[in-house]
Amino acid sequence: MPDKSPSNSQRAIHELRARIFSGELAAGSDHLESELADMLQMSRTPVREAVLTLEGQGLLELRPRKGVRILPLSPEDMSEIYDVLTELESHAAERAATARYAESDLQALAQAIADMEAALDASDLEAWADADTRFHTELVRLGGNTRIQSIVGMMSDQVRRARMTTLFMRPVPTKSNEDHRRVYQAIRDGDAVTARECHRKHRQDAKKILVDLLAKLRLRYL
Amino acid sequence: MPDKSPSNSQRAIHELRARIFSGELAAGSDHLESELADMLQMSRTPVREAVLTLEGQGLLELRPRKGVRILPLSPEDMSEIYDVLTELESHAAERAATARYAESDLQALAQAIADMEAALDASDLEAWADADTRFHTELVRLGGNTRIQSIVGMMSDQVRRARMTTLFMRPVPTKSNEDHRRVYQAIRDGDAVTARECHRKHRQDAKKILVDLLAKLRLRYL
DNA sequence: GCCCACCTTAATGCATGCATTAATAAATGC
DNA sequence: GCATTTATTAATGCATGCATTAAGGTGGGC
Repeated sequence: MPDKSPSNSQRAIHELRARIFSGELAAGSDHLESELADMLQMSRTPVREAVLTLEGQGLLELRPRKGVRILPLSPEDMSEIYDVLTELESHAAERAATARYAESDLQALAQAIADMEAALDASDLEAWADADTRFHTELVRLGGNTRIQSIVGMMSDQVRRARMTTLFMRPVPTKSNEDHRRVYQAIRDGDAVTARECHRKHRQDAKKILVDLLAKLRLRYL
Repeated sequence: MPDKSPSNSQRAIHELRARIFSGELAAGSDHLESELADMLQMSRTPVREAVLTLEGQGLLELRPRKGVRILPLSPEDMSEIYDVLTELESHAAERAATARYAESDLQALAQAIADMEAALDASDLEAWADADTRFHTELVRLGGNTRIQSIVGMMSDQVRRARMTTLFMRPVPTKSNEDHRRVYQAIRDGDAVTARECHRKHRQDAKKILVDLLAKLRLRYL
């Protein structure tokens, strides 16, 4: 038997995450435990456990008697999250450079960059976003700090919806690709300071673009 | 009726945290859910919920069939955590400086510094550690990023035991106080770069002292 | 007409019990 | 004696049911 069934509790976590990301569970909406339990065809117990876990991940909020609220993201939230990402990812970039990886270890990073460029040429923003995510994930992995990996993962999850919604409203991320390449080179060359500072600036730019966009569109919640 | 009883689940969280910090639940030890339930005089359900939450905070680990394991800290863990604290706290320091707080808003910070100095004069390390914690907490609060506050809180919790054990093995933290004062002044003067860099160096030094100490003592787990 | 107390409703927090299944011990074959 | 299978044990994952209690509605007092 190939796949042993995961526990209902695990399934609940994954299903709920997926539905939050897809927007099926809309930001700001409230849901009773029993409603979610019906939806997932299981009892309230594993749902409660999943909800507890996801609350810890910052994706939703338990409001006793009012139901589970899917957390919306304000521009301030976005700003906070991008600041965390900026600091932790640039640290990871610095460490990745210090580690003097062999070029073969940077394969995944290079591939992500290549994919992003190809996606831009093909004007495929979805593919670009996917490759961009891979780049950042891989960068953080190369940084070697498991706590940073998990924090960055959590923060990225929190902005995931907003990222997708704004993807098509943003200017084409040409500059982004140059940034990535510079960071890659610095890491390959073992230039920790450049890797750190380049990535830092890259993330700060990304934050500014996003925050300005939200301001211009008067988007208060996503 | 003054205090409405908190839920058992909340109580379980607090009790377990307290017992983990105190060492009553020793690092590396395993405990059955039923054992914890007996200990806290409640059923397994709220204990399970608490355990799920604390797992999310990185204080323990659920190992199905093997019990709940109180996570020990390796020197590598300490190193990871201090790196996260370094990055996020120095960002907070930078922001606190940028915010141009009135001197009255920096009262708590100044008080913490004064308390640390008094504690050092009185050779009261416990009091020093307490004031040091207050300084860092307040600094992060002034930074104004709620996510950084909660992440720093989690990371600080994770090193809490180790911090206490090593407190009396470390050289007297005289230099620390100078650092704190410099950071305070930079914040008061609105010098964001200095605030950031000073605090950064401060944390890096703290990390080095701790990691070196652990290496010297050949401590593998705390 | 407004405010407060009471009541109704139903969502949650939690205890309980059971089926499942991993871990260990026992037993069998080689 | 060792390896492999089988049996035993017991911890967990989960469903269920109930007591509690908050939220909102209702009615009465002023």
